[in-house]
Amino acid sequence: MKTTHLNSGDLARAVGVNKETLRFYERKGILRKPERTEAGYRLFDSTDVERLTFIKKAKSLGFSLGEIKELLAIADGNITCRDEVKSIAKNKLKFIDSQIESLNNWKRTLSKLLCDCEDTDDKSLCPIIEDLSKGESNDWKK
Amino acid sequence: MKTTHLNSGDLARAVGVNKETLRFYERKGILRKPERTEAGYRLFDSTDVERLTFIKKAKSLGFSLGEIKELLAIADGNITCRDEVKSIAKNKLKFIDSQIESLNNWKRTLSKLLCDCEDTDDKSLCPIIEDLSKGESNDWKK
DNA sequence: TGAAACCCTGTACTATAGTACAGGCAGTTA
DNA sequence: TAACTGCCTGTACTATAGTACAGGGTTTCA
Repeated sequence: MKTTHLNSGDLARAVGVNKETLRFYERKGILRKPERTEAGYRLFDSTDVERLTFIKKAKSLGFSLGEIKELLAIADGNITCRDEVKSIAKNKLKFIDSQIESLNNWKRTLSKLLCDCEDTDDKSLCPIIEDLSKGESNDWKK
Repeated sequence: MKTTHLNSGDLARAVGVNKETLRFYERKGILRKPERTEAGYRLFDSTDVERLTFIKKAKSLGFSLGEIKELLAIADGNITCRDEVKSIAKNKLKFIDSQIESLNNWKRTLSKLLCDCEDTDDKSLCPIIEDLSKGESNDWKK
């Protein structure tokens, strides 16, 4: 299976991103500067598809473009510094854990509030609003 | 306990936000326009503390300022439309669920990749990078 | 009474992550 | 060969969520 060349439109369509986004990533140094035809058309290949796939996946995992750039730089690098990749991944894992925890808290809270809302007979008060307004920090009081 | 008046600095400190952020929220219509002293100083009170507390909590729950504004508008409204609040909350709950799910997927993936990374002897390849580059969509190929 | 600390305003700037558009070539097809 | 689609460039604009700053008035406290 020989390498098929793709232009911006092809690549964008293949991976499911906007063409402008490709240029944006190129400007940001996240996507390499592709070769060009004589007329100046960008020529991508399968490695770019991989790279964009990587970017999309990493983004959906919650990595920022900055982090993704770091990861890619390491992946591209001559440096065999997998430790850096691992450290980024480990940090992300920690972050993901804390995110999951706080989302679960929110979920519990919201679920409970929704139940309360169903149960309340008081037409004027919404338990959700009531609850969210309750502050823990009252230290502003004299 | 009588209502103590707070100026921007007090409120910002009490709730733990930047003073500029108060002005920003006021401009956005998320925080009401507070009363003023003769000299033009803003005068907040406990309801503003509650409101800001609400905003902070809702933000940490993943609500955008737009959604928060909606929620507050309903809470302020004469309308007893708890159904709207509920619908916003329900949607958010759905969103939170999907977030948790995808974060759990990421967690599994990252954890596994970290393990692979520890196990691999191959010094040149990083399993994390390798894995993220694997694309499902190969339909760009001829 | 005067310096320090605080508040006001408007405007501009930051970061992140793109998106849109005008004006101009290039390639394809009827 | 004209029309149409697609690509190129640079620049500007979008949304979200603030943050910073200049230039000026106000309060407080020693």
